[in-house]
Amino acid sequence: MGEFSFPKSERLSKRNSIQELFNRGSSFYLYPFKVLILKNDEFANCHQVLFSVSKRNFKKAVDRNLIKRRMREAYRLNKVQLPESPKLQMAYIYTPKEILDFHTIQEKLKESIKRLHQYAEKS
RNA sequence: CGUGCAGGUUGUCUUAUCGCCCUGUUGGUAAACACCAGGGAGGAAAGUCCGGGCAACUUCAGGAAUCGUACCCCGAGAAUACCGGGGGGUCUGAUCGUAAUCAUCAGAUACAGAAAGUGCCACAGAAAUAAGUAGCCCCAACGUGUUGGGGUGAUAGUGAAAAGGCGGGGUAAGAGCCCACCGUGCCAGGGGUAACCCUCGGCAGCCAGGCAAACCUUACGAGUUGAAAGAUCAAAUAGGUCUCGCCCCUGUAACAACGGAUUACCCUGAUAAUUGUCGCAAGACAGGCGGGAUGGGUAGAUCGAUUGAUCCUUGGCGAUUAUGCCGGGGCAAGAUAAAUGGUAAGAAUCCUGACGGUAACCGGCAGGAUACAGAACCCGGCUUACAGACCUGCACAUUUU
Repeated sequence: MGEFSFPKSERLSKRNSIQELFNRGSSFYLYPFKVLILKNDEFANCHQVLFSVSKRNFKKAVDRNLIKRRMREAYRLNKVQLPESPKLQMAYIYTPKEILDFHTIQEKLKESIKRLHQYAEKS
């Protein structure tokens, strides 16, 4: 498996784990994202992530899809820099009301990964 | 040739690189995974405004209420929806021409009933669903131009609308009061599949505007919900239910009756004892132990779910047209916290700018733009959004003939 791949197992899709992440996860805000984090359970062998764009800010499905695709692509290309352990569950929530281009999204996501390192060291 | 409006068709392409979803082959016990091959958004996928399929619930039939639909024929269709073709009525405009219709062409049409009933209709006007304001005419009285009574819808005035129009007869003046013509309604005859149309046919003296997208009447139709529908899924544990066996070590419940105690009495409750429900026992009920069967919900997964109410493509034959019939080939997204993409470079088309040559125009350069919009069970229709290109029609302007 290539290091840039992004199979379904690395995505957060279980209803219960999403609920748990939103209820118990710690969070920080780094423009343009709000990030929720929670340690994955011990048996997990990879990080899991989900991306969210509010329907309130973007009424058209085309725009929401575009932003989610750019975020997913930026995560896919930079997830190598994530800490090895512990495995995390993350939610990236896109907050601004305008559509940002891919390169700014990528730079900001790299910054957020540094914050994730701090979180991993503390715990 | 330019600009604008309306309708229709179309809905940019290539390469590199890193990825995603589905299907298939191979490897792998199998899963995970790996390699290879193939496929992967729209004309509106949108709005969810109609109509279905499908599913669950309900379900004997009828009525009422509520909601919806409303000229005719044909085609298509599952359909009384919707769409298309043709036709009829009504209205509007243009053309020829006229006293005026008619005729031809174009456009619009939510086009059942206003003669079943109720209601509403500004302003003006005496009066608006019903009439005497002015005027005209007749009679009576006297003060001889006034008053009173009566007739009159022909004249004037008002209005969108004032008792069908016009001419003649008639009359005190008038009036379909009578007559001819025209109009209207009904009947008859004829034409047309029908809506409807025609008649130098008969009858009626005319029943009095508009609004039904006001109530209403007539005819026809409609159960409710919505794929978050709905169906299925192994093993184990606890508990429940059913059933079989054992234990009698434990208790006699429940119901009814009677007696006693307490209390002034009743109701109610408590305690103790006795008898009965079959009676000799067993059985019955409760409890305990063991075996068997059944087994709800949540989460998750699978199906529903992608081959259709002939969908796509292609050939032939038919119909004035809408479109039909026969044959060949094909299967072409199937996600589910939701794939179908991100990035970079280039091409194409269009716009803007200055520059070079120039009769129109051409050439390279720089910058910008490439819309609306993302399947969510499926299908038919409607509505709305839309850069640029192409086609058709209309309007305006310029040039040439």
